[in-house]
Amino acid sequence: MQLFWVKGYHATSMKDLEAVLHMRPGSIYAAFHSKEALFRAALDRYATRMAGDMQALIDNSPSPLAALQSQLLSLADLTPCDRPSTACMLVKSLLDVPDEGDLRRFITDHLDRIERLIGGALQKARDRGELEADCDTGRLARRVQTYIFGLKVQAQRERDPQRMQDLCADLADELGRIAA
Amino acid sequence: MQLFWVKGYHATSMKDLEAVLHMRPGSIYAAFHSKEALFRAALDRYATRMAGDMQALIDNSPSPLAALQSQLLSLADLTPCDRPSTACMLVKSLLDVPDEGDLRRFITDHLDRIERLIGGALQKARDRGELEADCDTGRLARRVQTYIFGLKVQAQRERDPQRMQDLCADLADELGRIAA
DNA sequence: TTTATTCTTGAATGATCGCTCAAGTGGGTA
DNA sequence: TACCCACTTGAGCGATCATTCAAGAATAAA
Repeated sequence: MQLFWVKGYHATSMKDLEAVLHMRPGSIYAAFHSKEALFRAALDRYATRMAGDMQALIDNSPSPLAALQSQLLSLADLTPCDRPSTACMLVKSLLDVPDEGDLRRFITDHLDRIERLIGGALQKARDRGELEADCDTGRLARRVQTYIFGLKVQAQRERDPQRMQDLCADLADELGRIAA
Repeated sequence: MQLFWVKGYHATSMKDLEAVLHMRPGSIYAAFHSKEALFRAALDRYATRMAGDMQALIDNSPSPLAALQSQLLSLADLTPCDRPSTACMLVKSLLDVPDEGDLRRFITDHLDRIERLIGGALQKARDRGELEADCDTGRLARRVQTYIFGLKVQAQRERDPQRMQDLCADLADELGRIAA
């Protein structure tokens, strides 16, 4: 997963995978059907973990809106040290994969799931009175996800931690301003 | 350029390039030094055009801020018909290229240039009184560029034109709200 | 027309790609 | 010990990768 995450699908060779998996080609093809299927499994693991983490953050926070805000703020310290890549594997793969095909649908399905997850949190926030009653939570969810996409791309190039923190703070504040 | 734009660096083969360029390998390697150099030339053309278009939009608009807003709104109709890809070639390449190396620096330099371009427009807007006098235009520029990044990723997966328009409108409005 | 020069050609290069499969290995059962 | 079965091995498959270069075509100068 980490190898695909860092190098991307096309740039990762079976030889690379053999090295990190400590497996010979035969075993890999016995366990997984093909390189693409292995990639799919890696993507699935990534997306499931990511969605799980986000869900946990929302569930454990007293305020769903504050959870989303801290999610945005957490993108500030995507240092290349603790994570294999600062970029989102789903976004990276979305841009790397042909416009049509199973793999593309697989990726967009996962992104849709995360969008609904954000939307659920926003609904909860609306129910708690943190958002106005007539707020279109689905539409707002797409906006929040757009912020996350943008921030993760920025994280890939921004070298100044302070600037990154400021940027995340700006977007988190922005989300708070919608609530007020 | 269009081929690299659509398929990405790794997924584009010399054979593909030979076909669209109507050139045989020898001629390609005589004109350009290598596949990477050709890719770099394509990226350069893309970035220069993109920056030129944006600059023209800013210069031809009475209000620099309105120009940036219409830039955001224009991302709504990134239909796959008129453009080879809805994604930004620079962002796509940023995620596709290894973390270190000349190519990476080449890409980030272009992104920095566009960031400064946005920053320049915001300064002009501030001078015209469209923004508060104490507004940090550099910081705001990074925010606007983050919006653009996010929107271009969304454009890659969103199939519903209305949703895409709503999303762009939300972010354009948001930029207007900062001005007020 | 002859000569010099530049550009084009495409077969061929070695490397690497994703992938296969016959042979080998090791643990469990009788 | 003898047999079985699940799993692993790695040499090797054809295809394709980026790249090269000697030979030919085209163009310009003499």
